[in-house]
This record gives sequence, structure tokens and C-alpha cells, in this order.
Amino acid sequence: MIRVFIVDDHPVVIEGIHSLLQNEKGIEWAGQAMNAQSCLGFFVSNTADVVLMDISMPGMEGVELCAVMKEKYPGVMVLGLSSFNQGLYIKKMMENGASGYILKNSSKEELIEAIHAVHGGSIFFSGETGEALQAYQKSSKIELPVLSSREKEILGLIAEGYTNPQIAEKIFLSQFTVDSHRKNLLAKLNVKNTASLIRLAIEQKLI
Amino acid sequence: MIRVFIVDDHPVVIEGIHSLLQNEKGIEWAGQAMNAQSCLGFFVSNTADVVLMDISMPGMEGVELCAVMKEKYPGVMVLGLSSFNQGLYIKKMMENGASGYILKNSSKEELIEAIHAVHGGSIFFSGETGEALQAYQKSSKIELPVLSSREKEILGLIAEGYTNPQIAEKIFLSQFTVDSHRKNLLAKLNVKNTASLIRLAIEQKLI
DNA sequence: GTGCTTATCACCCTAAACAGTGATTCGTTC
DNA sequence: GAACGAATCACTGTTTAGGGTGATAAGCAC
Repeated sequence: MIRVFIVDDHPVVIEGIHSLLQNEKGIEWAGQAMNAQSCLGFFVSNTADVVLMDISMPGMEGVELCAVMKEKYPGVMVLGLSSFNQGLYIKKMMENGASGYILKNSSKEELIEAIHAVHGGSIFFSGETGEALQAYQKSSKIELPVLSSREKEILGLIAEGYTNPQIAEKIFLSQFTVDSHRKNLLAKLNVKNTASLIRLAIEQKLI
Repeated sequence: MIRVFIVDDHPVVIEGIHSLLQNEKGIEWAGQAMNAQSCLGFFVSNTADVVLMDISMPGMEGVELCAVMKEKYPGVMVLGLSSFNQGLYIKKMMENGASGYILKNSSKEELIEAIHAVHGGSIFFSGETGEALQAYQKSSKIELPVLSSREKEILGLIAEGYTNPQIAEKIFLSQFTVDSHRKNLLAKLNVKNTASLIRLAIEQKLI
């Protein structure tokens, strides 16, 4: 019987996975937590075999929690869990001792396969995340360039759907200036257009 | 022994819960406060394991107090407490680090169960509040229109940074066609430009 | 068959985005 | 005080996006 614990700051995800694992033989629901503290609190007086851990919790809470858990309870296997496919986070999780990584929208079969694999001491990556990790390790050890506060401000407004003229009016600048900032954003983040910019910004939690 | 503290601006509620918890083994009365300042003052030189917190205090005092408490004393578990079953407040409380939520008219058994659950690091919702949260979270999501497979395909390519002419070449269509699909995406998802489109698509997990 | 949706293609026009270049001011750092 | 990055503004292009309109064909539902 594999005891599974989950840490995620989204109740819906907890519920969803709980219902997926319910009635699954060989798997037992150990408990749940919505933040790192709750998780650590649980393990003071309880234990589990596998911890499903959301790594995109506020700040680096997921990644740090993983490190703490593996230091205190090395026998507990950590399976990273996130909404999207992000190389940087996956890599950090693995460096901190995680045993695998799957997406929240994984199928029930994949989830259960991952839990069994990890419990048996294997490393498990769902197909997509494996590709992301490889892609990340190949290409980008690129530290995110530092964005100035003005650039972050404009990036946020772009993401909200404002055009350059609208942004210019909104924050009392020339549209030439907004245009410049926008081009600098594209250059700094090494993307070619708005679509890529917004996607990168969201994935890197810049907005 | 779980030390329970209560914050509520209604003396009657404090008294009522005090008497409910009196003589309950495993639970100790840590103290009480009638506003946020008093509560913070108490925790300067004292502590508790679980704080029952009225979130419908004047203004947003409850919600804000919750955030402050969890920042200063993350080990203290906050259990939201209110007369009404209001999704928005529940959601805000949870976002600010609360571990659960119950109604003031909950039974003694439910109250005690909630305190133990929260103290153990779990999340606890009384049945009704759970429904309210779900209802709220549903309503906060947009009724997503159905996208055709072609539209989803093109949406994905847009998100990867391809322009319309590039997409047209890639999937052997006229760029007029790609243009049409793109405009339909904007119309269906009710957004005005690429930035909003990509943001919505990611947030709604369309890509 | 009639109506509906999807998928395809076409054109016109305006607005916005993107590319390149260069400039001034201001504050900080060395 | 020289060097640097930030923030600002300016001009000129080309490309792309977005708004509007309309058409044809295939497939499905009633």
C-alpha cells in the first residue's frame, strides 16, 4: 500500500487528484496540505511514501520544500507536479532530490504509473516534461535578464491587452517611448513577437 | 493539546464557541480578540496553534489579518469563520493562507473536527462552504466557447511565436485562411489582440 | 431539403507591431 | 568626471495584425 500525500495551493487540484486516486488499489490517501508549513507539520507526526508536490507555489516554496523534505526524510519520494512544462523548475526540483515530474493534466493512468515508478525508486518523467527538461538543459542556462521597473510595468500592461498608444496615454509617456521599451523587452527576453513575449512572461512568472 | 485562539467582533460568538470548546479534551483556550490589532498584540508575547478568525469583520480586516498572521507566524493555522457562505471571501481567505473554513452555525462536532484537521496540516471545509467555493471558482471561469481542432492547432502555433504567413506555410494553407481562423479565435474568446489571446489561452490551459 | 458549423479562400483598409538608428537627460558607480 | 544604464523622445520604414465583408464547399442535424 503506497501512502500518497499532496501539497498544492489549489484546492481544486487536491480534490481532482484525490478523486482520481480514490478507490485505486495499492494507493492510500495519506493527507494533504496547501503550503510548505502544513506539509512539514504533517510529517512531524505522520509519514507517507510519495509526496505529490506542486512546484509552482508562490515564490520558490515548492522547490525549497522539496529540498527540506529530502534532507529530513530521504525515504519519502517526491514527485513534482505543475500546470505547465517549465524546464527551469524541473531542473531545480531534480537538483533538490525529486524523483520525477508530471503535469497536472496528466491522465489517471500516467499519474498512477508515476507514483508506482517513483515509489519503486525509479525516476519518472511524463513525456512532455522529459522533452522540456532536455530542451532546457540543452539551450537555456540563460539567467533571465534583469528587467527595469518601467519595463515590467509596460510588460504587465501589454499582457492586459493594452496597445502601445493606450499604454502611452495611461502612464503619460510618448508612444515612441513605449515602443522603445517594448522593443527592449523583446530584445532582452530574446523573443520575436507579442505572442512569444506573453507566453514567456507568464511561464517565467514575470507577470 | 491544541491551543485555540479566536478573533471575532461579536462577543456572543466568542462566548458561544468558548463554551462549545470548554471541557473538550485536547483543546485549550488560548485567548480571544475582538479586532485585528488585539490579535496581533496577543501574538507578540503569546502563541496558539489554531486561530478561529471571523472574516466578515468590518472592511477586509479578517482577510488582511489572515495574510499578516500567516506571514509573521506561518506555523499558526487559521480557520476562517463566518456567518455567511460566500465564495469570494472563502477564496480570498484561502489565497491568504487559511487552512480551512467553517460556518458559525456549525455543530460542535464539526468545529472540533475542523480544528484537529487544520492542526494536523490538512485543509478543512465544512460541506456547505466547500460547495460555495466550488460554485465561486466555477463562476470565475469563463464559459469557454468550443474551439475547433483547426483553431486549437493555430492557437498553439501562434503561442509558439509563428506569424500568420509562417503558419500558412507550415500547415499548407492560404494566409488568408490562417488570418480568418485567427480572427475567429479573437472573436470566440472575446479578446482584442494577441497579448490577451495568449494570456487567456495559458490561463485557461488551452495550450 | 434546410439550416448550421467548419474549413477554406479572397480583398480592402486601418492600426499596430516590429526594425533600425540616433539622441538627451538623469542618476549611479567606479 | 568618465562611463554606464535607465528612461525618455524622435523619425522612417516594412511587416503583421485586426476589422469588415463575402464567398464556396463539405459535413451534420433535424
